[in-house]
Amino acid sequence: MRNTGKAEVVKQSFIFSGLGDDELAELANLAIERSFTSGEFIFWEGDSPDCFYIVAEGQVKALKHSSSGKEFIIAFFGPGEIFGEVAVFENKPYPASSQALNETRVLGIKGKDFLSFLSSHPQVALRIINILGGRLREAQSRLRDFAGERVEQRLARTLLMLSLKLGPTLPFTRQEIADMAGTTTETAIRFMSRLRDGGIIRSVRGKTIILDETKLKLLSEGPPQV
Amino acid sequence: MRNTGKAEVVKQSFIFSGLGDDELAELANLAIERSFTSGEFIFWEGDSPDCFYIVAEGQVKALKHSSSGKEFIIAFFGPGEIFGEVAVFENKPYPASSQALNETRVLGIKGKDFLSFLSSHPQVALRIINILGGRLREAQSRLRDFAGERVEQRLARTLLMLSLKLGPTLPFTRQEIADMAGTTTETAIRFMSRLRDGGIIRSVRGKTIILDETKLKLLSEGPPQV
DNA sequence: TCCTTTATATGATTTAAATCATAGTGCGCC
DNA sequence: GGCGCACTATGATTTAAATCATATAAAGGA
Repeated sequence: MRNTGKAEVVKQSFIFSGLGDDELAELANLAIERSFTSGEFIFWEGDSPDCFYIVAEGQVKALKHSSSGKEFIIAFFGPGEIFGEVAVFENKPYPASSQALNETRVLGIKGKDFLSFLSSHPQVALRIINILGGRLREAQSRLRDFAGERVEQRLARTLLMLSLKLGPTLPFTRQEIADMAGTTTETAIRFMSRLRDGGIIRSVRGKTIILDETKLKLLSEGPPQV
Repeated sequence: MRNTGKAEVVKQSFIFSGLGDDELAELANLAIERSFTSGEFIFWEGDSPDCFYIVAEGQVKALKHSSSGKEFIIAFFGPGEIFGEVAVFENKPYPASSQALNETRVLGIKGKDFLSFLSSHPQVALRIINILGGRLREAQSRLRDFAGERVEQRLARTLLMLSLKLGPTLPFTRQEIADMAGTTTETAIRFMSRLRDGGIIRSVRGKTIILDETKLKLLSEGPPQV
């Protein structure tokens, strides 16, 4: 991949859209390309941060392990999205691990390089503030759900959130959905079987299609029967 | 409060420390002072954002309500800390309510004013990125805990987190601690009674003193008996 | 001062969800 | 093609924590 290719990737990402060609070229020069195969880890929670990353191709999941070893999925990132940036800005260990879900190419930009780039490009800093703000907002909503709502509602919200971000066809197993909603695989299967019976979703092995977003929303908001 | 007083407050806050006197004065000019009595709400979740705020004096809690009406406490803010900023940057409704815990003075700065100030002061933008990053990191850690750890561990972690931020004497009732850990008052009382019996904490009405941080850390990390 | 309110305490009961157990099913792989 | 593995499915049992129910004690207000 020549730098022109890198510049293309950078250009397509939200944080850098709107920059001029010379600035894109500057960023492309800073960027290092890395490739990962399905299942490979890009970094582990606790690693000291070297770079933050932009997804060029493929998908990445961010996850944390609880003390009992259970996996909790924080987010998925696709092309144009950045991850690992918090560690770089604070210069503290990565707060979560990141794993490639399929053949994935990413661009890494060194923290130091980027911080100096940032201080001369306030509009990029504002973009980052926007991204972080959005993620914080989402994390806090999920926190509230985890603290106060029951599993059914958390699952419904997880499905809704995913369909909002990815469209109605969700390429996840029940296991993964359970890990996102903070429940067990069995419970996720049981609940989603009921959703299937109610005509709210359809599913094939490893995939879930949301048929009735409205009903799902109802479920996510109130208890099933009041 | 004259603008010089406002400038003092602004100067003491992390995001603006390091600015020159002229910039501080500029900010002080933008700031509007508001006062609240104990229990008053500064804004409600869902309100459209007008300002973000800096605490000048007193304490503020940020909270969300679950669909069943249960209160969940997201954070406490003291002098020099900012809140409500995410709503302003994204120009979306406030994601949480904020309530004064005692006699409280805050400075409000209008979003528009501040965004233009920001774009000419990249170092302030970097500070905000730092603050948001820290909050995001914390929120994600809590998420993992809520999803995977049991109540005892969540409570232990909540106490640890508070003591890290506020010192060993925590001015909260069991009710408030329960609302932060996402459990019920009774469960918090039961668990904390055991902590008292184990010599880990001491408590008087409305206050909890942490005596043995090390034991608390052990509890927060592993199951009580393995 | 008494009376109300708020905080702490603890027992009994219920319930949601985890855990344990087992089995069928579609898929890739040797 | 058959073997094994990951995914889905469901039943039975256990358990953590919520809920319901009282009780005592300390603070605060009239």
